[in-house]
Amino acid sequence: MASSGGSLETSANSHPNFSFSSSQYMTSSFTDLLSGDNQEEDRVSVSRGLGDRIAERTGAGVPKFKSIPPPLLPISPPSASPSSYFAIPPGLSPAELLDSPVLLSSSNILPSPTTGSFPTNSFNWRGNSGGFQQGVKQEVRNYSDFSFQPQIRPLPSSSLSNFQSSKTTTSMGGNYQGQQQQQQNQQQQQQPWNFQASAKPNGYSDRKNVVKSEFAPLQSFSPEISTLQTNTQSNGGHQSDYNQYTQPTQTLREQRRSEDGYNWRKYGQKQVKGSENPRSYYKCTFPNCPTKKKVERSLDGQITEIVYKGSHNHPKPQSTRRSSSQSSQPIQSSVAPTPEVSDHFGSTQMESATPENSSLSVGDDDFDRSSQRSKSGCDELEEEEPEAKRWSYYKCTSTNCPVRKHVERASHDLRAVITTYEGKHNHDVPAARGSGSHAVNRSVPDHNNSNNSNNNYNYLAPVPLRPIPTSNHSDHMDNNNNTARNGRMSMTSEAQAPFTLEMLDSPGSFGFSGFGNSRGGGSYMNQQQQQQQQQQHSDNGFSKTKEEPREDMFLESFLY
DNA sequence: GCCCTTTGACCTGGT
DNA sequence: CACCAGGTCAAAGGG
Repeated sequence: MASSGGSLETSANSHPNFSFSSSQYMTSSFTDLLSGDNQEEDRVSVSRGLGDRIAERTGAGVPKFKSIPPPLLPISPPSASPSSYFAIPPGLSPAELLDSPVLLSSSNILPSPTTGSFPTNSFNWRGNSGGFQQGVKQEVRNYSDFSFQPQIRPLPSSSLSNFQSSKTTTSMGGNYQGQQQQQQNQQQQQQPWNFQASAKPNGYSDRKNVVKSEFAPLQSFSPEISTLQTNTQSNGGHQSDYNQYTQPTQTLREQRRSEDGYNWRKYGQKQVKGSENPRSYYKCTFPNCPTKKKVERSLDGQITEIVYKGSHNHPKPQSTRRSSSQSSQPIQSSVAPTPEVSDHFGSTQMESATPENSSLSVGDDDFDRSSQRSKSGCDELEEEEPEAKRWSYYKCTSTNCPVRKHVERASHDLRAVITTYEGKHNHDVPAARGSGSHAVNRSVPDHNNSNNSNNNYNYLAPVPLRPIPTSNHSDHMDNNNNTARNGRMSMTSEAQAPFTLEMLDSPGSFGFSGFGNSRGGGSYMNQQQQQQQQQQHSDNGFSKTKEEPREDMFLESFLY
């Protein structure tokens, strides 16, 4: 039975009795979140609460993860009952959660992958996100001002600057290995397994984890084109495949649509010079809709790049699937269901970048919105999805490990994050970077490690979600106090003591790898805090964390 | 018959 | 103007 769980990043303050020192455990990196961001794909009906979704996921023991972008996250400020979003199943103790892959560890401070929340996982959550972000050209453009960008990618080559440059190709495999190496060096404890990249180094290098920037500098908002770079997954698995996997009865037509909710007709295919991958041209089948997209696929059929041109002038077509019981399930998966997916560094990124109009498919469209945003800018963006949530998906990079996690973040409070795990790790937890010594000593900012996500497992983020615009962060900053209360909603099970996500953080990790060091060369958590947390942790197993200081520091780290 | 993919030919823009 | 490459058209074929 696969275990799944969801964690809601909440304010530790809310439940002093039961809060963990997240920082101690938090290890997810920005990169992870940022890059991870978005893939579209799954959508759950808006009306459904997160709790419902979680229940579904956890229910029956059958993993229902479908890497589709989750529906809007109705995370609301404290007013909303946290329990509705997250509840620990009876009989499941927090301690169990800690051992469970399900545990989420998002740290309070983590920015969501999609929005640029701050992942604190220091471990090896795979940052395909980096690739992903790069992949999402539009995203980048729209959020060029995103202050976290530098950390987005562990790999130097993948930095935004590269992203902006036209046709920048990054060998993620190589970089990744390098990154891993660093991580290993830093890891003081267990480090049993490596990234798949090592397993299939060549494959990666050959693949296009490339960022072909067709656009001008990030600052420019191209109204017409939104590009979504995609990394190829091993599975051959494309969303369609995944859909089939999850929904055998789905018709071909539905599958086609499933990619981004719109209907496309292929009108041409060309072999593009300079690339061995054929490029397919699609038009939106909706009458008079000018939207087109180019899809580049690798030889094995995996999508390597998607470029959208134009915007839909119509709502997303209604999908029968969505209306059905399956509607709550992800339509597309950024991550192939099979373990193989993890083998490829770049995850399959979802294609999607169409305006989101359908009330039914909320989740799917971080990209869609982003494309719209590209036209109108961030301001409209905010208006478009006031309640929007951002998702990013991650997949454990361990070969054959089916575990996936996705992070859902409330738009109103970037720190309010729900991390949901799907499946159970079939391997040991990789050694955490610097584990055992709590990130205290990293004097140099390690962006490369930023990919690591919570709980020490390495995850691949197939779908980069859009990073949070700086403006959001600003707001976030402004509302820092509020977020502490609101954003970090403590998740309370009706029957159980409330606890914060921080509790879920895996022990081996330490906080904020990557950006934590941005200032003063120290880890995000100061030593004192770490010690305190450590102490607390050792005493209780669950420690109460002083979050506010950390948050402040954390935020500051971005400001400077 | 509808809708889609395939695929070679054609068109267009840049050099 | 020729060449090249990307993009598009449209007939043919399949489910």
